[in-house]
Amino acid sequence: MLLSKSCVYGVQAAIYMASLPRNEYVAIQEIARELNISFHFLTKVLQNLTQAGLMVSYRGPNGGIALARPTSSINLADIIDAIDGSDIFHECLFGLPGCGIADPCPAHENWSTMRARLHNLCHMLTLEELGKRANQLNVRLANASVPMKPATLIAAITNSSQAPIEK
Amino acid sequence: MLLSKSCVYGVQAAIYMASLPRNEYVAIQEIARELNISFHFLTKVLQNLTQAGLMVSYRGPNGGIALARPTSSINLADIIDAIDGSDIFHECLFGLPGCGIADPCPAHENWSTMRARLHNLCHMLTLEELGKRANQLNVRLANASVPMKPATLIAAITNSSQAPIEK
DNA sequence: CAAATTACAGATAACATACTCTGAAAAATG
DNA sequence: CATTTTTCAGAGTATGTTATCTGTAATTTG
Ligand code: SF4
Ligand code: SF4
Repeated sequence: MLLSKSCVYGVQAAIYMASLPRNEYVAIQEIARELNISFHFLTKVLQNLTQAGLMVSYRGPNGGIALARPTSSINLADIIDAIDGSDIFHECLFGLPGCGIADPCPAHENWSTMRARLHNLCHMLTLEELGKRANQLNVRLANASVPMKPATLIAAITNSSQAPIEK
Repeated sequence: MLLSKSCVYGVQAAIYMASLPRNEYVAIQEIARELNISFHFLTKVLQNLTQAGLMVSYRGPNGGIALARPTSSINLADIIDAIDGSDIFHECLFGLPGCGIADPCPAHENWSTMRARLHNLCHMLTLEELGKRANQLNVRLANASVPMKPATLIAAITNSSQAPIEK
């Protein structure tokens, strides 16, 4: 698979958060439940994102994690970078170290354009856009057994008692 | 990584064989040495290719493996299919089971075109083309410590005592 | 037929990834 | 200040991939 499982979880969680009407602290427990991901494992994954400065966390009741920047300024590549590293965008089909035009493999020409296209795509896809799409009908975010955001979302909207968003 | 290590080895070996002037039995030992791959491991990998009908093998002295079809009728996708399976071409960025337009994830539109492009590319790249390119100057096939085909190739050209190519 | 050379088969070990569990530390709430 | 809720930190487990090793079957050569 192109992305590691950890990375997929991180991306799904990020899109889930971006799909919410407002940027507020969400408990990892809720995300894990909603996306059908192991809670403890997701915790570890998301720590990468907070350490990378993409998210901020807040402990205690009503705490959780929130996006550190507006959804329009976080893209797919940012998240992949933080979890899997940027190797995917630079390494080659054959995984040879020290690739380059000076010493190319037989597939270099084709692959390098492919790779660049992928990098472009992941840079273009912002959380804003992905979050919007996730809110559309018949769009699913994960292999969830439960349909996307039932009462949870409404609760989040009406619930005004939130921890301060600025660290 | 997109391809497993096994798959990379298989592709490298196939290109190496395609780069030879004639389609003749080559000892796996030679390929492993030339491409800097563990012999026993490469053996296992190449068994996938013979079982898939892409290569034929012959035991005993002067035996080895050879391409089962002309280089022009074997492409990258064939080899990837035989070793890693065709999942890469059909599975998605998020690895969700049962993907489709009816129940898409937020990245479907972008990713499905990306994926199709990749599949196309791997279908277009025949061993004939890849072998040709491998023979060009400054092109390398693997992370080899030894420069590509020194005396080995000349020996293969001049050596006329070969096992019968038809099984 | 004996010896050498090769692919084939299967067991085992080393390593990485994916996942689980336990116990802390921080913050709110009453 | 005790209790609850949350993230944080790290050990431990399970599973799969990668690599190694040992032996066997097929084939040629002399
Ligand atoms: S030459 Fe290009 S395609 Fe080949 S391994 Fe290097 S970067 Fe990748
Ligand atoms: S909807 Fe498309 S991109 Fe998303 S998981 Fe399915 S096939 Fe992949």
